Amino acid sequence: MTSTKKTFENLPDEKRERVLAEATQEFAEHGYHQASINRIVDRLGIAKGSLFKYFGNKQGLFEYLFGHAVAQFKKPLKVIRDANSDTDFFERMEMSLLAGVDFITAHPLVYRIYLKMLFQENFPLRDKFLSEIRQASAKYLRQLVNEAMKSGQIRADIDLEMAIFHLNSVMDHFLQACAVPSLDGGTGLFDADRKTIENKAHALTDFLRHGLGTIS
Amino acid sequence: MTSTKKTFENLPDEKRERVLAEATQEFAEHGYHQASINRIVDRLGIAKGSLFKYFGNKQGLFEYLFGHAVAQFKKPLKVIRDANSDTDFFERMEMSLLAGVDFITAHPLVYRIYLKMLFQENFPLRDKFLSEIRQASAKYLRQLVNEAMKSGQIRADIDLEMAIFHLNSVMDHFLQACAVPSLDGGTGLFDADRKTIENKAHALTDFLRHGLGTIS
Amino acid sequence: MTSTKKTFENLPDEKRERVLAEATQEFAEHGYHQASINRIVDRLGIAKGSLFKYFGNKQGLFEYLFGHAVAQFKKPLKVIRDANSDTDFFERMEMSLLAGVDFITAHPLVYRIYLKMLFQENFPLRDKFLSEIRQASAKYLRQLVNEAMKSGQIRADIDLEMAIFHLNSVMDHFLQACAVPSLDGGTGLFDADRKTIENKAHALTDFLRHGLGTIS
Amino acid sequence: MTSTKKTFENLPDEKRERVLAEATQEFAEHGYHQASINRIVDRLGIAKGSLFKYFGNKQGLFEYLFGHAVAQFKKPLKVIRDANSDTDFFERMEMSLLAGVDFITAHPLVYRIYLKMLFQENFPLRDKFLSEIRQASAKYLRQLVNEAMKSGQIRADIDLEMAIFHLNSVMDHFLQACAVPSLDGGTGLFDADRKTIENKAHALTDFLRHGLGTIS
DNA sequence: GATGAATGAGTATTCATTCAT
DNA sequence: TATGAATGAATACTCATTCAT
Repeated sequence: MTSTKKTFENLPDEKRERVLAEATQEFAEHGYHQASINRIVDRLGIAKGSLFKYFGNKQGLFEYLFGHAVAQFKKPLKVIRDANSDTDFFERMEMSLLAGVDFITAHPLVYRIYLKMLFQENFPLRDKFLSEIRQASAKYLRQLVNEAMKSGQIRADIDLEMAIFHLNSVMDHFLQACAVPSLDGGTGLFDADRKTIENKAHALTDFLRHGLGTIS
Repeated sequence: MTSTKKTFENLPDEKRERVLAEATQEFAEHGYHQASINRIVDRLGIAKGSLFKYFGNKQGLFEYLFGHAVAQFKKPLKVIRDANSDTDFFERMEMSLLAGVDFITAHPLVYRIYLKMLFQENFPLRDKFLSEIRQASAKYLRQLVNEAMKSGQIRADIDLEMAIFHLNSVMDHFLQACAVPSLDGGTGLFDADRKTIENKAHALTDFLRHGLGTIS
Repeated sequence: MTSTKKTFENLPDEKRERVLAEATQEFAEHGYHQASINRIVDRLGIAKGSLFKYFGNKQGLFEYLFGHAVAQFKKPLKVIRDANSDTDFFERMEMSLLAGVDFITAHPLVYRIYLKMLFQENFPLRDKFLSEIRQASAKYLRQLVNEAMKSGQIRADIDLEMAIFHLNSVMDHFLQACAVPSLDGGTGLFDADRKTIENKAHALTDFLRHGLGTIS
Repeated sequence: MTSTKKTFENLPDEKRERVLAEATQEFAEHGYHQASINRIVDRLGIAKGSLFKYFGNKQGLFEYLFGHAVAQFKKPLKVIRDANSDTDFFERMEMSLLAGVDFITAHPLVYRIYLKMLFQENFPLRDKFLSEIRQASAKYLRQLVNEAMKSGQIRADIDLEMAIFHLNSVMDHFLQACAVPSLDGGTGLFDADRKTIENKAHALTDFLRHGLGTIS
């Protein structure tokens, strides 16, 4: 009774990583349904049967692969959240933006998969993964905003939920503009170098500070 | 002259609409590539050849269908934009949000297709349609913000591009939250009644007024 | 009881000719089975039903069209054959070659159809048409060779059937080399101007004279 | 590595040959475009997917099949060409004719495919294969004629290119007459037994000897 | 544990032909 | 007489999955 993934995890590191890399590439390019197991094994040069031994089926492969990516995504959030809480809230927002940029720069393919998943309702495990990600993001933002309100860095008359909704919107769009050519809407974020992106992130944070902050 | 769309446009209204409705449904549910011409004609109870007579091919069908929807989407924007320009800017933003809500309420399937198209790079005609939509939106928002700045309704120190980026982000997320269950992130917008949505739109507009407006 | 082609023959000349021209083009380009009635009517801008009214079905159209062409092909043969019989045999061969060249220059599409038909066993009416053509050719050549032998222009020791076979082979190849690029085998006959072709025809005839003739 | 032909070549001999035989039959009967993969797999009793696994696509199947045949065709040419060069030229022509007859007797279906390809311009790989075949033939004939001229077996006043064109014409027609019923034009070569064909080949060679040879 | 041959329902698209208007 | 909408079987090709070796 060899449980599905056991065989895969016993593989030599190098092979294991090649398999995941190739599969991630395929899902990033084609989404779930258009991704082709045939193409994956052809490029890998391994037998089709092997992949099915490792992961049971297409969905098993995707779940393994994307689950790992989500786990990796959550780590940096925690770091910033746990940083000294009297750091300036808007600086932390800026750090968050850049942490997001770092993630999608390091894992552009994973981010592409995530974006496809957003509105592709029949992506398998979509609900599970999306709610996991959103929960992490919301929990993170809520804590930040909370602390900032307590320490008087955000105007008291601001509605908490609205602020979170707002920040979420802005962060999402910022990252999408960095990653998807047709979505940067003239902001010039796509394909920009790190320095340019840092400047934009700073400008955006400043803008938020004016809108939400207590400084006049 | 058996040229593609002519045949379709000669059809009795009722049939023409059934065809479009069924096809829109299919694309909304499955996106472009997973949409199945077979399923469409089966549900319609017409011959496969007929559909190809009407639209030439799958892409022709999609183009016809989505092109019409985009045209319909642009109309209300123009109306609001051309409204008396000394109407309060934030009121107009609120109207815009609600116009958007009206559109996605009237054409939820089209909006689902649009959302899928956003990150599905190989959606055919994606670039054409997206740029058309974005152009219409940006032109619209830019004019509104411009007028609001001139008439002193928006703080003079606000960066124009940032403001547009911002408003765009917020409007998009608001509409998405209205339309996609897993994206409303606790705002309770999905499946809410019109009244609730109006309240939320009002609250959001108020929030924007505090951030961007000149009133203190 | 409107017999098939009656309707067609009542059409105005111009239209009738356009129909035949367009159909000939299609058959020449694609052979019989790959020829598409759809494409023909689309290019003509007439209703599909009309074509079927005129000719009953695809085969009827082809039969009508190619039958006419064959009739036209036979005419010049007769002229040369009936020319004064004491004309030099080899000169008459040369005239025949050039008459053939004239025909395929005037009706290149018909010749292309004929060539396709040669080895496409399931070309409809193939046997009927081919035997008609071959019979005309053979009858023609046999008479020429016969007269030439009687008048002592061809060596007496030549076998009649062999000579006919021979001349047929050579004439066929010559015309094919004029009409089909990849078959001219370096002779440069394809796309050559009339003058060049006349020279080649003359050279070939001379060659035949040496092989078959009585002059030393 | 699931790369196309590998799978096929690993098949048991018997099956491999059945597949090729059935496919060759189909192409011989219907040409390329009218040949049906469906029919082939139905007759073979194998899954459609299998055939595509073996050859990638229809063209791949055809290329494999016809490419092999062309290779086999070239072999006997070489043997005769390399035979002792002071063998009588006209005897070698006779041997060539019979070698050709042997080939089309052994591979009648391949020869039928070849004939169809001749005038079917959109036969895939037509140019590649035809030029390969023509090159082999021309090279072969040129060498033979050359040697025959040097050793004085052919009259010196004969034009080399004309002679080759001539011999090519005659050989082609001879083989066609052996293989295609409607093309034997009363020579009775089609379906004749080997003995009859040998006699005809001998007669034809004799005829050529009279036309081209130096003996009186 | 790995292989890779086999499967067959699935895909979009084309076609000649019919027939009510 | 002309039209052109409807048909449905045909086409080449892809796919995730199974299983004997």
